[in-house]
Amino acid sequence: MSFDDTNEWLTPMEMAERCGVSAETLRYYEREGLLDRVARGEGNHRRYSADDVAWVGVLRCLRVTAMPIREMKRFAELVRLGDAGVADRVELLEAHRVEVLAKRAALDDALQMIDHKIDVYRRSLAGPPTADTAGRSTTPTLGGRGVRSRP
Amino acid sequence: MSFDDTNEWLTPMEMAERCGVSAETLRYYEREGLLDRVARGEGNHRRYSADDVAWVGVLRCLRVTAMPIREMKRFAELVRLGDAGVADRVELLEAHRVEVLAKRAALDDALQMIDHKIDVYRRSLAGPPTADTAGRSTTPTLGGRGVRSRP
DNA sequence: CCTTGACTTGGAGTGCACTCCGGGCTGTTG
DNA sequence: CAACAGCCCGGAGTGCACTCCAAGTCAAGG
Repeated sequence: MSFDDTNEWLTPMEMAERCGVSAETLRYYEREGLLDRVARGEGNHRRYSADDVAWVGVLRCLRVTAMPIREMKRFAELVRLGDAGVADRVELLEAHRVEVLAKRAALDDALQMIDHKIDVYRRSLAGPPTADTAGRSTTPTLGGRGVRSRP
Repeated sequence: MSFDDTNEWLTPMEMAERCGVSAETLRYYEREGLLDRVARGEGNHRRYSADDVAWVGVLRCLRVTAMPIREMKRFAELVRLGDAGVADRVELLEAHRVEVLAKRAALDDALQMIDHKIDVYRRSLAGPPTADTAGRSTTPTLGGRGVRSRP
């Protein structure tokens, strides 16, 4: 290890590892204008800066919260505008925030149902082959119709 | 309203509305084997039962938590097996649960960063054109390289 | 009887976010 | 010098989850 292990510049592979995305994806982001043209070193090879790492970190936050690339592109454009774009950035992020909160709420609801199902299944495993439970399904079945009038 | 507003059977459109998915998607799920063949009424038209509604509710819980269709198919098969499939269902759901929890954690992390960014932007809007902040960018820029050695 | 509208079918098409490909270049190693 | 690793590029391909389409069927209404 060198005396300074925070290398000044990262190769595509290093960058990919550091950011948790493939080098291909980094190129794709650059093509799409999510990153400005990345600096180049010997033989026209990309060299990523610490700022690039930080910015890709932001991009990943937006992606992981399911922001579409199209909207990330718009965000990147607003960042390029500098201070002039701040108001719109707030607007964009707050709109996104609302969606993320909704998504999380839906996720939590679903998770609760899943937990409930696990619990029910567990119980049915704990004591199933007794006289009064044997042969009964423990799920709503996938479309089984109860006793009801003909369609 | 009739004395019993829980209609016995639902048409595709009613079912779609009730479940929050398109009728096309319901057909797609049926094709994929996520639903058993749905009952038919006059003119071979589908008639969905209350059990179908419940089961599609389960499917939506799995989808909303990003379970791939392939795995939902497997879950449906395990449900078809009846009690014989319960142990595997528990296993499948618990594995999925772990992933959902991880996803939620990642989501919360990202959300925190987004909240932070909103906050920073807000501050820069509150008092920007003062002598000591004017002209400065409030973001890491999208790839701006600081003062550092050449690549 | 004719139209309307909700449905049926298999198959094709869409949009998204990557992901891979083939051909070429360059700097390093044996 | 030859082989190799790592990267360059534009463009094509992939997988997923729907979504749409054209042609046909059926029951009710005017």
